Amino acid sequence: MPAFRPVDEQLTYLKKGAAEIIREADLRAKLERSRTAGKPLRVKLGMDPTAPDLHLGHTVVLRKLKHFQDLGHTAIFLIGDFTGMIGDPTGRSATRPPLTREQIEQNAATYKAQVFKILDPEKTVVDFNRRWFGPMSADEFVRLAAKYTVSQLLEREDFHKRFREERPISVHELLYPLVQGYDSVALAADVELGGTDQKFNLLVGRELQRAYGQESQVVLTTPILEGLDGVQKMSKSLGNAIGIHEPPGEMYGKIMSISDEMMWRYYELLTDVSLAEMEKTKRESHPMQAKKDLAGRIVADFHSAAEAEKAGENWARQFQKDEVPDNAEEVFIPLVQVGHLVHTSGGPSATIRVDRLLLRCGLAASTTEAARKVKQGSVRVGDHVHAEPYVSWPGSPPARFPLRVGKQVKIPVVSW
RNA sequence: GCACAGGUGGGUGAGUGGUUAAAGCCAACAGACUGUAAAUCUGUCCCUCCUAGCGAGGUACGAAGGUUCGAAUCCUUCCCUGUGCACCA
Repeated sequence: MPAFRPVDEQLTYLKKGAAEIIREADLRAKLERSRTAGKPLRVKLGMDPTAPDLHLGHTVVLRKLKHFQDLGHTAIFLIGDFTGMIGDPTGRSATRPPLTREQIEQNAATYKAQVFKILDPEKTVVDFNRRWFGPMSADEFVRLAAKYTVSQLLEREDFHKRFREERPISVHELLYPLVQGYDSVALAADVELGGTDQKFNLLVGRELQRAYGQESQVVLTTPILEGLDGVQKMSKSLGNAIGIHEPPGEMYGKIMSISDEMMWRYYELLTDVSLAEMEKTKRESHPMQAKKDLAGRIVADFHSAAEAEKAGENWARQFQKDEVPDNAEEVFIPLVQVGHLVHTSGGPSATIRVDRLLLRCGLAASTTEAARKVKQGSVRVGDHVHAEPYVSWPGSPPARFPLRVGKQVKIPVVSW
């Protein structure tokens, strides 16, 4: 039987990075009861297997689930394999095309792997809502639908708006919140987590539990994380996301590029550092050191402490000392693609076009853009700014040297 | 279905026959400054080629045709978006 920490302590830990708790008094009561009975709370987090790749924004709520897990409660990760076929209408002004069975199964598999970078796989209960919706009979489903009214559903902003504007709302979309809410009934959830955009659906769970004679779950919402620009929500399609599969160096560098202001937001939502510790860091550390620590922590979470340290060293070498990091990517290119061989009195010498080289190394999107960068003097070959269109390599093949545009470094290896 | 208003480069949005690859703003990229960043200032921001130049060529203003020496700008058809009306007996 696990020994639970004092309720106030638990609450402090859980409240960090939470947007809203409905209702906090209920949560306290549940925690107290669980502690005296020695019985963990059942904490549910549901995710639709829609996007196969998670980014740090998705991990905010996962981390909150982990916090419950840290405190000895039961973390239930629910994969909405049934709900995925409906398509969550949240934030959508138009009907979302439902996923196929195959897509859902594929995504569900990758989800599990990614989610366990944060959650403890030993202690996490993974469930699928097809388990209860699959065998559910039609009349049972109709009885579920009878527990809620159309006008209750239409209170939801996006439905309301679409209804008012006479745009289509398919009946199955209307059903979505009911289905999600019923999951809480089926799991007898004590607490359900979700982003602030999920608030409506989460609240439906409370109502349905009551309708089915259960005690209502506590709803805990987490904020939507801003992306690298610090303004818009983190999203892959906006190009401001940090994916949890990104290599350590990329991840570290992206975190270092956020503003000092955003850094504290990331501390709050992406680490387990307590608010008290954060305040101390804020007062006592140089912002840059604090940001390095943040980047190190996050990289360590998704890779390892050793890789985090290495990423930190390479980052410092590349961005602070302006040196070539030892993990700079090598790009192998045959000479015919970027230049040609010239015969001089001193022997053969390779003449390489810098613009083509930049393009092939991924340092420019087109040769035109590459040529502009050369003219602007932002291209460095070795340690020197190189503003000529060609670079010659008098030595023997392969031609190998660091090529830089701004802070980016690649090592082309041209052979013939 | 009818009527009106629109569809311009990553976004917004000027331009209504001729120095227009197309203003301004935002984003993005690079340079300076710095503590990685932010802020600020400067430059760049369709593609291809080379002799690398205020160079040459090619694409581009929803799509396809047409008028004209010349069109993003005028005409025709089509597609799409918004608004109003009608339909929904």
